[in-house]
Amino acid sequence: MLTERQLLIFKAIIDDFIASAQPVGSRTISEKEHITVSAATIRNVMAELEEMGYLEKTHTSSGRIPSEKGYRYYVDNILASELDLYDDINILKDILKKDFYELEEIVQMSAEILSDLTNYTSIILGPEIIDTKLEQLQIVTLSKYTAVAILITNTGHVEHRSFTIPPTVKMGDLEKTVNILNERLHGVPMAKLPHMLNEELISLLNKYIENVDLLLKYLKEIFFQEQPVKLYIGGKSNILMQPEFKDIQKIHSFYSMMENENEVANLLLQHQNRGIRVTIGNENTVDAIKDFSLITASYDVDRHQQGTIALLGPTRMEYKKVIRLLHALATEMSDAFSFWYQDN
Amino acid sequence: MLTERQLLIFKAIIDDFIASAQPVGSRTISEKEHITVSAATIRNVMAELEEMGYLEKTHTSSGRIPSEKGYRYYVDNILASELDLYDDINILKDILKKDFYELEEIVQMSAEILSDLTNYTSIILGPEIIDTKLEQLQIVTLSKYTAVAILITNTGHVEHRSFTIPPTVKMGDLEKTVNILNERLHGVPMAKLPHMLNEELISLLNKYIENVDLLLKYLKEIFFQEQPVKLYIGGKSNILMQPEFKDIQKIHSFYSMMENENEVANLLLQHQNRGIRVTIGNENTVDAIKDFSLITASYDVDRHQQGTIALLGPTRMEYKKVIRLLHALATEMSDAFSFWYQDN
DNA sequence: AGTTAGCACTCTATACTAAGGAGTGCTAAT
DNA sequence: ATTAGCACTCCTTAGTATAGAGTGCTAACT
Repeated sequence: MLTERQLLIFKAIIDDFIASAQPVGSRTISEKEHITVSAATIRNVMAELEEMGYLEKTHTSSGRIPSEKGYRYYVDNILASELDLYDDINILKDILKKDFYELEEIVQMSAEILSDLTNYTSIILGPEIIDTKLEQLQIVTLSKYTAVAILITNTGHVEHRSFTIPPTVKMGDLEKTVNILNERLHGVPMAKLPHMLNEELISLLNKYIENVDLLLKYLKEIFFQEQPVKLYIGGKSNILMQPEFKDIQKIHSFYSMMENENEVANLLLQHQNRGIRVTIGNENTVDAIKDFSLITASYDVDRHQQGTIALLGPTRMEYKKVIRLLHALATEMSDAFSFWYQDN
Repeated sequence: MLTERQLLIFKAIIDDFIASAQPVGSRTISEKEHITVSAATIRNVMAELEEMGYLEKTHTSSGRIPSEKGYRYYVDNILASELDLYDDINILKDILKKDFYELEEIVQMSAEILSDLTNYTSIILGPEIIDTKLEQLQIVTLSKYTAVAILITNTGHVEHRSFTIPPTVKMGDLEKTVNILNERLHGVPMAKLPHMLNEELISLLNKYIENVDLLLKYLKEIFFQEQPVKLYIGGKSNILMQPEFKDIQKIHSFYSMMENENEVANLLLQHQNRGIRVTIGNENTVDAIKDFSLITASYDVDRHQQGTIALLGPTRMEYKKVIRLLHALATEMSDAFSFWYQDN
């Protein structure tokens, strides 16, 4: 447990380093208005804090910088009590209030706002579609050889895919197939569709339609391939403005990672459904961001859908501001979405 | 006009510098197998080439590097005669042969292949939709309050948008509106839709439907907002592997530019419909890429649709390889698309 | 007994110098 | 016309000196 004075000085050091990115000396701290003790006293306190593992030196006679343990303590014990999460943040409210935007668009926009407001890199994982159901299936023919298949879910999500019509399939068969499928599959959870198609519907379709196999093969390829997770990233270049990232090697590995959507998505999925989480430096499992801190927050779409928003920045991060912001945004997003899904 | 020997040495210098990114000395060149003259002779030739503006020195006693004028000469006068554009490149063929991919997917994939094959950054501008027509308009209601509107064009492009149903609009009105619109607007060029809606159809719709204004307002907002240009970028982080880009400042301005889709799109649009174009260093109008070379090639979808593919790399670029590759890809893409649109 | 001033000490950052090497341009010999 | 030889230029690297920021410790002060 830290004494009052240790706490005061520790906070002053963290704040200064977050702002300046430079090791903080005893002199600097002693000159702050709310600090009354002398530099020598501060040096003693600093030595104590270092002993406890909350501070580090870059070399024997340098100023101090917070260690990862220090940030962890700061986030867990100091911030927690200071944060009033039910605060202002009106910009977000205004933006999310428009009512005819589509889910994806709100998410996209939020990512950009978030990175603009913080100068860190924002990542938003679109809601995982856990319990959506098929609303309607359509095939629109465009010419003798081409058609576009459209799938609509009860959440308003639309998937579409152009394809070439196999020459053995007759026009009428397309319509019949779609009619039968809609009749039987309306309201069926997306996850069950492949099974339904493969097992129960094949024989039924065969009764009415010739060459159903080829057509089904196409439909399956079209709809039931792995759905990519929707990922929105904002302000990737913001990290280049942080003075600690001037090593091309590190920048390269950061950008390489960010180009790999799966890896980024997995990073966030680890924190799905766990409120606000702060992961500092080496606590991150991915090498490319072991010099970064990652703050994640989950938002709800309805009981069954959840997404994650996150900010990625230096370990020297404005934790207080960022946590407040993420909390506010997650809340707003949950609110904005709840309307959409209130009676599905 | 260059003499035979000047040409031989100039080519050797270009090739060496493209490979090494280091100033090239007379010694290095004289040691190459196909060069028989001595280093001293090469020094004389180098002085001549520098006099003509094709080479530069980084300092008085350094080796030579090609100037931008040098690259320009190389591309215009040397490469042109050496390129056999109707070459191999089978990887592309295989990938583009699958027949049920959608246009956008082919484009996306091409961008990735391109950057992988070259280690430069690839940019592809999706085909500009110049002459597409409305195929079908649909509104699918999801609940009492929400619906999704879907627009399908004759090219297989699908736009969709969820919206909230204005409380004053009756369910039946939605259907009637869609029916009337489909009847009247099928086959109408997309560009004419706003005009048609505003002028000719308002009175017709008013006859049948109450509160048509509000509904139309929504539909217009949904469909006729500026269509974003589709842009696909691959291998952004590749530029970090080039030794000449180690200045954080430049990297930052590069990445900032790449995050601005409009700016990137404009860059490519300048070269729309102009075959293969090479823009070297300061020839680029955009400051952020004045240290880069940009190679663009246009591909055709049909008589009315055209897109652009491009590669962005250091002025020290493997021009020969890149030009061949872009040409081959543009040709393959044109071929792959022609089928889709053969009878629209 | 806690706090602070003073001071020796450490380490970094910066500027300066020296040596080595790659490469040029010129001259004279082939 | 070509090339060997050589003086000269400039970059790079390593080494050295200096100023400055900051620490830890000791002794004096409240």
